[in-house]
Amino acid sequence: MRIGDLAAKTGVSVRAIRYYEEQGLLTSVRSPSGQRHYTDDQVERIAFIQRLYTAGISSRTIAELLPCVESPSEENSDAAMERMRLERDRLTEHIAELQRTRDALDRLMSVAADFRETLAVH
Amino acid sequence: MRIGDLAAKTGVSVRAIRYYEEQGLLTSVRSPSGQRHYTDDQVERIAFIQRLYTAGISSRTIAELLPCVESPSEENSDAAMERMRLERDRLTEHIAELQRTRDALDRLMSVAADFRETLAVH
DNA sequence: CTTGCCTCTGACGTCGACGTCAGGTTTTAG
DNA sequence: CTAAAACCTGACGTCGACGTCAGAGGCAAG
Repeated sequence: MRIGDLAAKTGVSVRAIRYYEEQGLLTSVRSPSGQRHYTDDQVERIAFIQRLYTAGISSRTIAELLPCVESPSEENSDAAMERMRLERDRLTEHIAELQRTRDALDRLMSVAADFRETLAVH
Repeated sequence: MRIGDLAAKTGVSVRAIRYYEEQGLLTSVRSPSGQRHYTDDQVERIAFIQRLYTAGISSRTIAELLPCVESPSEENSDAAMERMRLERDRLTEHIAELQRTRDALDRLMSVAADFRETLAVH
């Protein structure tokens, strides 16, 4: 599969895929002419990368987590496990914060709705 | 209260407060010499602004929501209510996505932990 | 064999939420 | 009264995840 096909299957841009490789998040096999070729599992990998991005995790941090996905060896597991616990906890805290914000928005909407009702009475 | 005091009470920088005013998220009363002065409720307002920022909402969108906080009138409520519903739904979807990412991380950690146990056996 | 699409490598542009610096005024503490 | 600290208005710098453009080469179809 060439880069355009991978882009189509994942929904991310060609530029983004090259950027991921540049950041060490993705590897590719090059044809003699230098064109990138990918296997089907790269599709899932990009989906996972996107998940982590939308979770607010930076390229650098993702690069520290992903080796643990591919080859869970002794070297990477010590530091990476800690890293994952950290990011997991950060995510948990962030989710809680978002829920509080959502609740605040809900209360705000409720107040506004009440106000409109009192207007409708008149 | 002057801008430095407000910054201290909210934990955001003086620069950020000026930026919020520039974006129309915050107003201030000016002293004859031009210095900004604030009331105590501005502290809560900044806290709310921060909540919305960390929820991934942009200045422009926040500016469209905040009038609804201050003065729920007829003019702003029609468009702003829709805007709030939209952002609330976006938030709900985002929270769900983050929870899926968190679950994925948990599974990953579980796999890695299992792997380390099989290592420990040998 | 050529035409048109895909791909390559730089390299500069963008956008949002500020940080930071310059150069000047104002307020406060001693 | 003076010096330090806080404040003011521009205006340029930053950082991350790409978008976009230039210029050149690669590949399948007619």
